[in-house]
Amino acid sequence: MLEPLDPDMFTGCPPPAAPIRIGGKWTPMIMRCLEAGPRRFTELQIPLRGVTPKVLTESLRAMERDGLLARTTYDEIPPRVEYELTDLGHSLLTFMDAGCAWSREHLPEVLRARDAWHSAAT
Amino acid sequence: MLEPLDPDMFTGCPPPAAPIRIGGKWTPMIMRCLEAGPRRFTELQIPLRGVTPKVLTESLRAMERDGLLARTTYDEIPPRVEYELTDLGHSLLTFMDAGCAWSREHLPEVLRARDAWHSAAT
DNA sequence: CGGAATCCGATAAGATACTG
DNA sequence: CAGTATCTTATCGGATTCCG
Repeated sequence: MLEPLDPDMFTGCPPPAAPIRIGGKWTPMIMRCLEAGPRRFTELQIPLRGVTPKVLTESLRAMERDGLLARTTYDEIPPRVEYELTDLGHSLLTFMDAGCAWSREHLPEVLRARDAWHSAAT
Repeated sequence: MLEPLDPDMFTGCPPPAAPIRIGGKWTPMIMRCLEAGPRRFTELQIPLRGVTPKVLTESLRAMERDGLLARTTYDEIPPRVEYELTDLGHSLLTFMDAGCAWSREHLPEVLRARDAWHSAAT
């Protein structure tokens, strides 16, 4: 069985301060959540604190449309739906890792530049 | 002297169909324009077909604020202003190359997935 | 449980016209 | 030449409520 997702897994990385974006606001976090295996809708809502069902659905549908993940429904009661990264999704996740590496290395410099800019705007 | 920019350098890559974004809509193209050296405002407007001065200014200011490029003004008549990538900007450009590589390799698959999705939505 | 429907505010981008 | 100013539009993300 898969480990449950850490509710705080994204508390350290708020909506991208970095000038790099992959898909919408929640796409990168969703990909990270699916890294280890398939997850359910409500399971994703936990670490994605505050995401509304509407927005989560939109994000998941867009990713499904682009072939980044697969949606599987099980006809049970209560209903169960699982989302899983495709090979394409995994390849994008690998690229995303490079983006995370860039951010770890250079984001402080970006933030310093912004600070300097604001102070210059006295 | 620097070669002039090819007016058609972006005709093959319209606003990112790929689920990867760096900065705003024009940021990646601006970075590519500055790859070989400093460029002037009107020089940038050529390959960035249709960008309005307002939007181009906003994009350049945002990039300057983030430390991605440097703006240099020369007090001449007529006025001259040059934009040039910083080291930070060049590092981001390197990362962008990885994104271009991903797109070249996987974008067809994304587009196929979208087609399949649309046909499924009959 | 896994959504759908509706409404709303913020932001991004563009059109147009004018200026030091 | 290198912008600024003003206005309008489109898209995104969110709040709220309800349903099979």
